[in-house]
Amino acid sequence: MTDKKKNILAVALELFANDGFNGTSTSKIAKEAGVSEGLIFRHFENKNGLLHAIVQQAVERIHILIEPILIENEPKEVVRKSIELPFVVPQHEYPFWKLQFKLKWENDYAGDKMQPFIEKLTWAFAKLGYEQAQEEAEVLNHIIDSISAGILREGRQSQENLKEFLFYKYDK
Amino acid sequence: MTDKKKNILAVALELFANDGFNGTSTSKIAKEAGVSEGLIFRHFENKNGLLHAIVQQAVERIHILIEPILIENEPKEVVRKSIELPFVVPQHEYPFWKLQFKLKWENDYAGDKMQPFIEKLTWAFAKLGYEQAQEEAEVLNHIIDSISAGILREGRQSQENLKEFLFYKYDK
DNA sequence: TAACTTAGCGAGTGATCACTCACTTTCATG
DNA sequence: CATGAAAGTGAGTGATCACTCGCTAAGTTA
Repeated sequence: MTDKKKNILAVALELFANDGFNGTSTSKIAKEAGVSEGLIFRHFENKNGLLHAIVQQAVERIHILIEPILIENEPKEVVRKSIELPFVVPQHEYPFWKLQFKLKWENDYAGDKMQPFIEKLTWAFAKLGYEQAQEEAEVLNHIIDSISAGILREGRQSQENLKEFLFYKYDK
Repeated sequence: MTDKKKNILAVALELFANDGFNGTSTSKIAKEAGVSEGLIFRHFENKNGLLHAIVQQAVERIHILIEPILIENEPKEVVRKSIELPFVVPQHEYPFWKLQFKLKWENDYAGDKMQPFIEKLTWAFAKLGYEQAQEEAEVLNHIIDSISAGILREGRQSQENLKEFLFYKYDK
């Protein structure tokens, strides 16, 4: 992977996350990345291919984030780490995740990459003696989803108070 | 309000919700609405004005939805109706709300129109003796937010099981 | 070093974009 | 019925869009 190709990917990610896919022109990407416009199409065939290359990383990035939860075998720790999930995302990855959350609203979006996570949560709640582990897991997943969105839009600090509250609430 | 103007608004709403603002051309709106393209600009000045006219309705529509909750003075009923909120949205309004959820990710989005709702929820939880009413309200609001998104993307039935579960969970 | 592949450039291309404008039709009111 | 305003048209407009192509520069391998 050449430097220029990396530049294109990084700039495109930033612009797609901020201005949307249709709101970002290939000429603007080229200009900000310091490359010729033609190079984008040499490397990625077309604009959709560029988006695809970016989205490709989603699966691995999600896996990196949730792997510590998946291999955890202490139920209480599973719940605790799940609550912590939105807060451990590195700040420099925010544009990437912002784009992912945006893409959820595109018609041809694949989802749901969080399924293994939900299953692990269900397992944890069952172990902890919750009566409806499945629903409990889905609800906590909703909370995590919406908190993540809040963080990506308004910053980590806007949701910080909820972290401690959820620790307390799910620890009883 | 003339019929053609209504047509433009209805078609634009549908297309904006499905294909996004930048993904929808004024010529396509005109064609599907059965009007000349020039009429759009006579009525709404420019494409942004058209979007603005649609978004304008958001405040009133939100108010219609949450008013029954705001005037309720039985705390338990406030919580119950809040949980029910995502499920009482009329199906024909889905495109409208889908667009609203999409617009949350635009940079110049105003939000947060749900503040009075959160305050009422906080009041209800306080009345019910919850120790941290504020956080409790914020968490339930997150749940409702994410469930709503799930309904708009995958249909009401995909979240139906959570409704009863939440009734049960918040009734104890 | 010769031959070949990949990286990179930048001036095009037709299509489509949001928007304008001169014009006609419809409609309300005295 | 006359008149003026509002509604509606559709052929333009320049700008910008995603994308192409002929070319050169840089690396790689025999």
